[in-house]
Amino acid sequence: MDVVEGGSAPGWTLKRRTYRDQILEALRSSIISGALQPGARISEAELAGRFGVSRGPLREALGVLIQEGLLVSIPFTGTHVADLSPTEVDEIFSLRTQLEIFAFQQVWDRRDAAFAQELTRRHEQLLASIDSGDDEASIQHELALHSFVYEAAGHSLLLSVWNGLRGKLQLYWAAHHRAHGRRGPKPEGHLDYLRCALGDDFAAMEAEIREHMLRGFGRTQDFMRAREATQGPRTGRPAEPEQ
Amino acid sequence: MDVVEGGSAPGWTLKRRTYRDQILEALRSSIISGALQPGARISEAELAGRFGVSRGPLREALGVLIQEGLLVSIPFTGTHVADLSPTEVDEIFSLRTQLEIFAFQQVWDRRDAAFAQELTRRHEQLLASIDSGDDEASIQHELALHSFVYEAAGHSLLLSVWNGLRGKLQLYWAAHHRAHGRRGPKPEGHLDYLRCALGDDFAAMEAEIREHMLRGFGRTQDFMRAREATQGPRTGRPAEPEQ
DNA sequence: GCGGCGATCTTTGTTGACAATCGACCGCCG
DNA sequence: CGGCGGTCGATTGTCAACAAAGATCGCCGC
Repeated sequence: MDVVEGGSAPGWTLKRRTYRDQILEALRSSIISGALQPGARISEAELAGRFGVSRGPLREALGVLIQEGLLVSIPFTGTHVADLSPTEVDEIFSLRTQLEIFAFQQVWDRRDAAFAQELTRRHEQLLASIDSGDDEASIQHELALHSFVYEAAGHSLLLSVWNGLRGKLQLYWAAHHRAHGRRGPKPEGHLDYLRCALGDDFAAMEAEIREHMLRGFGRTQDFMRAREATQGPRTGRPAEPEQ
Repeated sequence: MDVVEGGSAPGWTLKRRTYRDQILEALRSSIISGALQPGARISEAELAGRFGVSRGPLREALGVLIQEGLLVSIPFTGTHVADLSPTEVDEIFSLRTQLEIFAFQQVWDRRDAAFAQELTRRHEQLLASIDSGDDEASIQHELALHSFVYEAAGHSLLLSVWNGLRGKLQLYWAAHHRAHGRRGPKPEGHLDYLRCALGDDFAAMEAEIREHMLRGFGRTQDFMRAREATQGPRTGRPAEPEQ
């Protein structure tokens, strides 16, 4: 029942072995990786059987995912993996823009050598994974790059809001990635971001964030419209169950 | 397991009678009203007995509260009502400033007669409850006033983040109110807020929000420092159980 | 053929008991 | 008298079964 938030300092968390946490991790990863596609039905009984546990811990894990917005539950009818609407993706990007600007605002005057080093390191990791063609890893590393400013801002509330968004963002990217197939971030996509983040012009950083999000949002918009055209207009009901 | 988010439009939610939701409501209200003070221990077994239900539904309600940050759980040791640190209150105010500006930004060009009318209505309600000396209601109505812009922004993600903050904000106000005793918001505190919100100068609105939060934060700072001096420096451990 | 109606079946909500884990207390030994 | 180990108690984690609620679907009357 505790929320441990993986160690942020040197990751010293030993390991949590409660079923709930293991299930939570497994489910989250399944959803993000696309093994459980948006709209897929979730049956408590079936999943419990598959994991070899009772419905108790499983239920609690589902509860967390529901509260995070990765699952949607309609009482006595069924639980399914959340399906992002264009509106929702729009909201994620616009809110994220504000939050990320705020994060930079918080950390701006406190940036030091360690900040620059870590940001650069994450950027290099991103480049490396793009180079090696591992799209899954690229997405993770892009997220890690952006996450850094939230971690460095020293604002735990902001960080927890970001972590909430992060899940949905991954959900969207997973769908995007699956649909367009093998199309991770571009290598040059974060050069300006890194340059501004290490520079001395806050206004430029702010402008870069807005642009960066707009670029991401542009791809999004195209993708969502295309999907809508393919699958027919959404009426608010979840996609038909797969599997 | 569903998250119903009390109806935001005309409050038209029928009634949810699952134990979990009733318990959730009862606990949240107890915490906010101060019946359960920060640091107070929460025993699953005892509470279950008091409510006359088993630990199952109670546990799920606690889980939600924990994820919301109103409760803190240390596995195998105990669960207690969260105790806000000065840092945390600072974070709430600073984040809230950003969010509220963003909310106005979203709604600014879409404000219409209905917007003005509802905002005015909530302000009058606030004035009325201040006049009648009901501090509990004053706090609720102040929150309702500020909530309106989040509801009107038409940004569901923003609204859900705000709702997350709202709980902690109430927790803080409850402590503040209990300590200073009978000292609700001042009648003139929101005149400028209302005027700017209905005016045509967005920059003025932004400035007003920043100022408004700073005023709130000032009172906070004083209060927290005073409490710290009274109760001795905090070492990170929860306050001793009251009850 | 069609609409209302009831049985059935799936899914969630709830329960009481049992097991694992950890902190605190107490007696023992050096 | 102080440190140490074991035991006890409290608390959370887990389980399997039962109950309730709603949806689905076939049936009957019209």
